[in-house]
Amino acid sequence: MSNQEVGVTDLQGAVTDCCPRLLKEPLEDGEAVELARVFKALGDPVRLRLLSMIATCDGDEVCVCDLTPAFDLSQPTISHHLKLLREAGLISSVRRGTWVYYRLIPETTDRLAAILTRSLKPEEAGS
Amino acid sequence: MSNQEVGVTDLQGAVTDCCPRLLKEPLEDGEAVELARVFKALGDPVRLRLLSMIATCDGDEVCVCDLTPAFDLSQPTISHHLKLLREAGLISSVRRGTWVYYRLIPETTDRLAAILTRSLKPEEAGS
DNA sequence: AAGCTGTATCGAAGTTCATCTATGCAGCGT
DNA sequence: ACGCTGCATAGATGAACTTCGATACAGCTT
Repeated sequence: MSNQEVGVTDLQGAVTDCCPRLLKEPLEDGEAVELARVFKALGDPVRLRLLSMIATCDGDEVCVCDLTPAFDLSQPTISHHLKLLREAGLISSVRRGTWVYYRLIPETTDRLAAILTRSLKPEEAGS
Repeated sequence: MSNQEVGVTDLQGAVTDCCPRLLKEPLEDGEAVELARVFKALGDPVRLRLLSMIATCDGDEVCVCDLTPAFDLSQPTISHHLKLLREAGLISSVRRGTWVYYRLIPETTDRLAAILTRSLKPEEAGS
């Protein structure tokens, strides 16, 4: 439960650290900056739909050429959003011949889910 | 510029809907817009730290007067960030006398966690 | 080699955002 | 009633973001 492709960024630090915080102990400044970058990547409707399409496609790869026509946006714009998702560590890309395929990095969404999950901590029940 | 008064917000629609999507089926446009607003609220280091402080305090309420001094920002700026978190449905506020207290709305973070959780789909066993 | 197609990068334009100071409002104490 | 303190709102400013068209790059195909 430790190693994974870190790909383009380092910001998975805050996400992959031993234990999720946020709802358990006060986030430190550095952690907050890293985490915010991931959430910011999710903070756009286009990117959310892209991520959703990538996560839910048949097989676990999608060709950019299948993503782009689903939006009313230019190809460079889609490319830009994919780049942000990639830099956030949410997806990875592979070029195969002419086409580029994107796939979800489930470890990252798993970490986010964990961070947002409040484990009913005993201390809380106490006092 | 004019529709700021959403009350505490309606965007829980996408979050509270019957079943989380995102990683399970392609997000529709409207859902993506609502969800993005919540993630966007989390996409700032100051707001993440605020949320974390609110979520992890003793008791489950924090006075604004305890939050503000923790940052190197003006009081109006903190107030603004708290407002965004509130409009995203992540926290709620109560005025008691002179002071205003904020508390986490755990249902919202729960929904986000669920949305980011992939139910191990059968196809996955194969790969 | 030359041309074609798919994708990424560049630079510009308009919009949104984070932050500040100044100000308003609410409740408390004298 | 008056002033003080805590918090919110208003307006301004500079930075960041989204989007575009133009262009560069990569890999086929002929």
